[in-house]
Amino acid sequence: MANTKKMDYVLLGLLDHEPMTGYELKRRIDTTLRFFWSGSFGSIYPTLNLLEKEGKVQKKDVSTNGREKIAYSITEEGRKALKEWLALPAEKDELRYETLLKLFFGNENGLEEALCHINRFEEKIKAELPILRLSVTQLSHILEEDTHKYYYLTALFGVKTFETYLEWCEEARTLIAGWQQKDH
Amino acid sequence: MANTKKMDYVLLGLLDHEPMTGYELKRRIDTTLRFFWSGSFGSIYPTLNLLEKEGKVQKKDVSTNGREKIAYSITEEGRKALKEWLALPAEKDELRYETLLKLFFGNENGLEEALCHINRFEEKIKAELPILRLSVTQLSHILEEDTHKYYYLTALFGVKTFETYLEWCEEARTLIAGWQQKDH
DNA sequence: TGGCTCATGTAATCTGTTACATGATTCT
DNA sequence: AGAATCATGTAACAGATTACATGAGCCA
Repeated sequence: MANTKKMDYVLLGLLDHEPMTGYELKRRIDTTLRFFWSGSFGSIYPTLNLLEKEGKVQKKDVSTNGREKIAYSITEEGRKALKEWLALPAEKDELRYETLLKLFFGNENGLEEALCHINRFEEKIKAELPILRLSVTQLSHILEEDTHKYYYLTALFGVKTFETYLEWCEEARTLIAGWQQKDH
Repeated sequence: MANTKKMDYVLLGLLDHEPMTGYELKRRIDTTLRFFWSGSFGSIYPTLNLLEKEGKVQKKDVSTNGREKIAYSITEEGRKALKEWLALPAEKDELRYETLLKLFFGNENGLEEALCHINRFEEKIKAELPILRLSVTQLSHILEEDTHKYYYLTALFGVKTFETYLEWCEEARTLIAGWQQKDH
């Protein structure tokens, strides 16, 4: 994608909270940002090295025994860059739902198959929702801490949209059942 | 993105409904699939030529006067490929919301700015919702036509999630207002 | 001892966007 | 006459994933 790169800011944003290794950053992305962002090692590590060259993060070797480990922390310059980007309006919010694509063209294979796609989608959402709900609950108790307010708002977004997805699954199933009955 | 290419199937799916030119396909993507998919000319035209080489679509020159115009129609082979792909489970449903990213890291710049991001997001959604609502209403009257059932299900998804986005905007604003008062 | 997790990184490859190039028609 | 839209396409480039390469520590 020849789109403006956002990995820089994802990493700076996470490091703004606390210093971390690339491996920990990856895990953070896969857990906390999971429902609205993603990223692979193949883009995390090179970006970290780039940010270091630009003076936006600082490396620190924290290897334990023989195990290589590099902790990164944000610099003043990095914080400045992050602040500037945050102040800019979001360029693009993007949904790329393959499930919807398959459903949209579903006529080719019929209602039964559409139902399968909906059920699979529902299962995925149902698997993720408890984790999201838990973080909303946990965060709601510690909102005095300023950063938690922002985490809470995003987690709330996740819970609400995921709950709507499930409602839609129900509704879609009911509609399909009705249509199937009519076809005798 | 080194992700499995889906443009092939997007085009095949659209052409399965009726023959179209590349230009019309682009417009169709930008209107009907708008809220869950996107694509540029730079990927549409090359993909069409590739699909033709693979025998999945057929070209037909339908130039009017001096204006070049190439209509594409799906072939049996193309339909077969589409069917097969449709039967496969969706690999990846992806949300990439820059707004949420900026909100998540929002502590760096404060509540006032978070509010701006939420308001801008709300405006975008409010601008799109009427079109989505209209297509749900229109489709609901012509559900006898089989293809419309599938369009209806996806449009319904769009309306429901977009409405939830707006609810979240309201809620987020209320929460922020409360927090701002406390900070007096 | 074998497998999983921790840990860092590179290279090949893919997909997609942006910007450019070109030209006709239609609307005002 | 000029602007917007219709219409097709290419080339440069960007951003990301996947698979590979390497190796240590920990647990059963």
